[in-house]
Amino acid sequence: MQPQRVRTMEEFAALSGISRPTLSKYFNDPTSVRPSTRERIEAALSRYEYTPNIYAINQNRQLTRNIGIVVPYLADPFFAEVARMLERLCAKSGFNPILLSSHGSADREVENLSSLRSIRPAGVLLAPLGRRSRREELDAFCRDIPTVLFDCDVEDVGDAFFGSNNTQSIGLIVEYLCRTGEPPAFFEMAQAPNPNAQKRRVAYERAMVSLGHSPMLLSVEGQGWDFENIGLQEAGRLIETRALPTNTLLCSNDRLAIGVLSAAYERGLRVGIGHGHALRVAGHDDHPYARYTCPALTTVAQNYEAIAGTSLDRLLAIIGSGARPGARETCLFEGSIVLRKSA
Amino acid sequence: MQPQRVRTMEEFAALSGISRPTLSKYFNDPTSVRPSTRERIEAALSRYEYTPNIYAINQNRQLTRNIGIVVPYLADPFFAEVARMLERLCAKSGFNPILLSSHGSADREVENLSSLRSIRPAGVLLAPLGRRSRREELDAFCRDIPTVLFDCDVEDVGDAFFGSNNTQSIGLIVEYLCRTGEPPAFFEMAQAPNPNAQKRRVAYERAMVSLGHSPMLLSVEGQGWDFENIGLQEAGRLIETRALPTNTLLCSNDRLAIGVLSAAYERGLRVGIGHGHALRVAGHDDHPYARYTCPALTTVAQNYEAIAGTSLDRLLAIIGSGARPGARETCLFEGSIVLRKSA
DNA sequence: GCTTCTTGTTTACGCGCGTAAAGAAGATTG
DNA sequence: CAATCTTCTTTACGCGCGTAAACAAGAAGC
Repeated sequence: MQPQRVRTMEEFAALSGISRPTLSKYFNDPTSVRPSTRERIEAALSRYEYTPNIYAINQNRQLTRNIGIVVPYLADPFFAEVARMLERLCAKSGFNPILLSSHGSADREVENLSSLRSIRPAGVLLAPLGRRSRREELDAFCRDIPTVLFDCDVEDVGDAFFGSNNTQSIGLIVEYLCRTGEPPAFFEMAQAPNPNAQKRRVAYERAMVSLGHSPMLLSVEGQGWDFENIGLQEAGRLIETRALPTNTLLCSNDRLAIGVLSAAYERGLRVGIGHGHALRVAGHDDHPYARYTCPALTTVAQNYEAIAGTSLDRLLAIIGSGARPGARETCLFEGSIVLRKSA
Repeated sequence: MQPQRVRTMEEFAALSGISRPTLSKYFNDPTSVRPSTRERIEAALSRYEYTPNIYAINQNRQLTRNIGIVVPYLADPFFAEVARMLERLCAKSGFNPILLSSHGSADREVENLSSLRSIRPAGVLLAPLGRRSRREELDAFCRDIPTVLFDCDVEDVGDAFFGSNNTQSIGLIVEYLCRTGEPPAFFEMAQAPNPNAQKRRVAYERAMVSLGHSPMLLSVEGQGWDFENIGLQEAGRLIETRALPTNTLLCSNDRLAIGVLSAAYERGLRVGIGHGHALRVAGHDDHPYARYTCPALTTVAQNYEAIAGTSLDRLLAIIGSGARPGARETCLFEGSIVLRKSA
């Protein structure tokens, strides 16, 4: 037997014998009423099925409990995982997460923010596209609505930024690769659409120089977010033209590495460490599939639990304080190396 | 210079010299006003920045323009792609897509529907978990709100269902495998959480029998959606104990196949066709990464453009008609074989 | 028992917009 | 040009809830 559905708070007040303003208080914050009345309300809620009309609530409330989550590319399993984590954390804090993907497009990113604006979110967690983002428009949005950036920074935009320390993480893997074999060449897209690509190149160059090697950049052509395919095509080309300057490749991210591994496999190049192996390949991000590549991919894991958790905590603090922070907070978390078979 | 922001329609009416009811008509449907007034409104819109308050709109409108999209697992690139396609199509039709993932949990699926209910969507596109779904609760939801199921059917739930013809698609690949080598064993999870697993097993058995072979089921243990890992562990076990009844494996889906390929690689088993290959592996779904496995995965592509497109079309038709259809429509689209290197 | 403080009730208004009805103004037809 | 139809304006009400103010009723302290 289903409980009877009640449509309005007025009606529920009559049925439960509690005044509507008290009910309103309860639904805003159950602890704001005396425990005895809270029990009465919850007893009534178990007899009748009632949920406040969300549109009426949000129309009148100065602040909604919506939190926007914008990621650059949801079809990328990395961002899918981060988004999932953020959704869960939001819900646990009593907020309503709204997940949007920019699908790699700056236009779409701006549209996402604009559609978020129309639902008046309490705050937004934004992983921007990066260099391709329309800085002006992001900034205009962040001035109006509390926004914490994560994964990729856009200078001076938003109230805070949390991401990975690419200098440290790339340094880590470069150091490992140099210590265990030939210094790595850096495989990347010349015009990468994804965040952090630039930073990783710089980090690579710096790490190589500091270890006394000269950087070897393999900046390949290719547009869009189809990284695996670009890795496959371009690495294939490099292998066939014998243009690889070394037997070790560090890829700007794991998705490129997946393509590179595929190209090597197709051409009979054994990837791995030690005897009988022609190539070492490493990546960055610890992509969910990195464990399943052939061979399993050596990479650097971002601490995205910390990034996601800290970003949300900071945003909730800003929302809770009711005021925008004076100073912009920035924190970079360290990556940790994940040694597998490919390098 | 940014256009001046206007908060209410009243205010915008005063500024633009158009009455509020006319503006209301315009925002509901720009073609419902005379072209000359439409021009005047749009001219004003370019001078002032105004978007109607979405909460006030939806509170009063009997029907919102929200369309819920619920997928079983968004971190699965297959569903991520389908969801992305649906989002785009929705937006193009002037609806507002709201994407939710059940994260593989039946509880979460019900929660998703419940939270959709609170935003009173015009309709919902639901890819259910399948056998694990709570049929009663899905049904109760579908009785209240126009809902089209896709990808996976739940008997008699919803107004329509569009999916793949597993019998046909599995038949296709079984026939191919039998024609070009040893008949395949079927690699699957004994307790698969994902949709269609059961149907594919039945389809496999039927196809094998009709070709005069006896089915060989490899139903492995494992819980949850971590398919690649289950494929990796269990296929590894089967290889090491020499328990494979044939040199050809058909996996229930590509994600399992990715794990199987990884297991084979780690044990030095050459996967592919022809001379010097010890194992053939095929999958199902044409997962976005199937192209990049080592070797590239032979699989069956679902026609999910058709599935997504038709599902939305049907839903919009139901919404447009204002009435629920008498009969439940069902259509299965055929898959097409994708020949690569693994089988 | 009283006073004081907390919590609940009653009453009332407003949020921004949908929408209905009646009449005025424009467009269209012959 | 008048007659008719279409579109717009004016006026008014309601949606379901947040919230404020004044007051009543419980709880707590002495």
